[in-house]
Amino acid sequence: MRDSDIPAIRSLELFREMSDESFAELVRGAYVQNFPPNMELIVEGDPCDFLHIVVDGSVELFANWNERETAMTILREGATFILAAAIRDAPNLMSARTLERSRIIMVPAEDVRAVFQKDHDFARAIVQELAYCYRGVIKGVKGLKLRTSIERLANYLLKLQKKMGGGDKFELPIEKRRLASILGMTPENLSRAIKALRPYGLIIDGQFIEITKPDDLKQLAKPTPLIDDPRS
Amino acid sequence: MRDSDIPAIRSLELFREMSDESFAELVRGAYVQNFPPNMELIVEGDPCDFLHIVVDGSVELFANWNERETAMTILREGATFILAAAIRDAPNLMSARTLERSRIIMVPAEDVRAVFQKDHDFARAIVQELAYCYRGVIKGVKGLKLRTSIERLANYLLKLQKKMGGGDKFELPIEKRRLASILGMTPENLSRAIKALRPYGLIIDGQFIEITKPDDLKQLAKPTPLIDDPRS
DNA sequence: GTTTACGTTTGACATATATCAAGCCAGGTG
DNA sequence: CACCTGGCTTGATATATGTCAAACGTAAAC
Repeated sequence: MRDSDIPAIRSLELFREMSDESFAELVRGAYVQNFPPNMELIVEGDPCDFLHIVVDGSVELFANWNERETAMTILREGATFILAAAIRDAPNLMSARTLERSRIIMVPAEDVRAVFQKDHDFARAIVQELAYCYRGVIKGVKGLKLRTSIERLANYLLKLQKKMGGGDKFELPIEKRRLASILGMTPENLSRAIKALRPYGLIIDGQFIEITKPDDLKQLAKPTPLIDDPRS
Repeated sequence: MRDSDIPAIRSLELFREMSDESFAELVRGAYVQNFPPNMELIVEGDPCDFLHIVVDGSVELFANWNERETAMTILREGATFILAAAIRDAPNLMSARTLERSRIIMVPAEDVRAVFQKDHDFARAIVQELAYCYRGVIKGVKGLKLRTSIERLANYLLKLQKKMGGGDKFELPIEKRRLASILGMTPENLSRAIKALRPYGLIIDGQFIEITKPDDLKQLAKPTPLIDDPRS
């Protein structure tokens, strides 16, 4: 692993509080790899050998059943996966693939478990991270079960707008077919949902998004921190 | 709290490994209460003041948005909620109500956080519990996004059959309208889904369930440990 | 520059699921 | 025992969402 990668990892919430000694132990066995786009990093059902950290690029977590596939989430710089499986030494519940050229750190799950047993600050950081992830998934389920696909789209866009700085105009960071899958619909339906939001001041041309009537869109989306605030 | 309640709690995975001292500290501030059926214990959005433990009875976790409501899960003896909110000192994402007369232990969230900081065995147990819960929710999302409501019902019944000992005949432990909500459908639709499974050897009369052609049902349900095995 | 591949959009249609209204049934209550 | 309540079921209908096929556009590949 490049020395230049180390400070970035060390500054992640998960590794910030742990002792230098424990951190060194994790880094020792870890390695970094550059992957091309569309590379399968993990297959669901396989044992979890590594904790992965996205240094650069983006990774899609997805799942299959009975010839069907769905995207679970998309991860970017600083995100870790798959922590829960690594900790429990359990099979992966999701597969992972790169979406673009990505730089990934892989820490042997065994090392993670060993350091987790020894370093109590690390254990505490893992608790915070897991609780955070858990709450994220719960919010996702609430969105899926309580909202229609148009409402999910509207809320996704408002969330994205905030993340992108809050301006009227911003760009969609992922392909529409993946967004559709994340939101639990087909690409065709996403197209129609976008059209359905035109009266609410939504203009989408390719990857370019403009929200001309944010209040109207919000009135339809009814965002709530209990579903839509990633922090909290 | 009754002394007779203590051994049962102590034997839960979450509290089994911690020091006597830490356990005593948790128990000191905790109290037990008996609640009538249909009592709201927690309202979503409220700050999380207590970690709850179900000693006896059953509790439904549910969520609301925009006049709609959905059941998230149903908890029984030995289950804890809401751990993630207590640990992060964050607002509850779900509401909770008793379904029957229930006995609940309430541990002040502050005490949980304090002991969690001090007792490393407790922190480790919390990690295991959170990772377990996280994986449970992920399985739920996979079911929701990858399966039709009939498939979800079929898998629920097979899982229930296993839990009830594996015989052809067993009883539904919850009301159908709640099951419908858990599975993400309306009560009317659950009725129709049950009828749709008759050709697969499913007989349901009131709370009584009989599976006469388990192989046929399994062929439709296609259960997989990566969605349907609560352990793993 | 042309070609090709692939994601997107559109329309027509099929299916899944929700809604509404009515009737049914069982369990609890007077 | 009869009554009532609330959950369950059923049928008719509406809506949401998925499927299939074709056309379109754009960006990478030759």
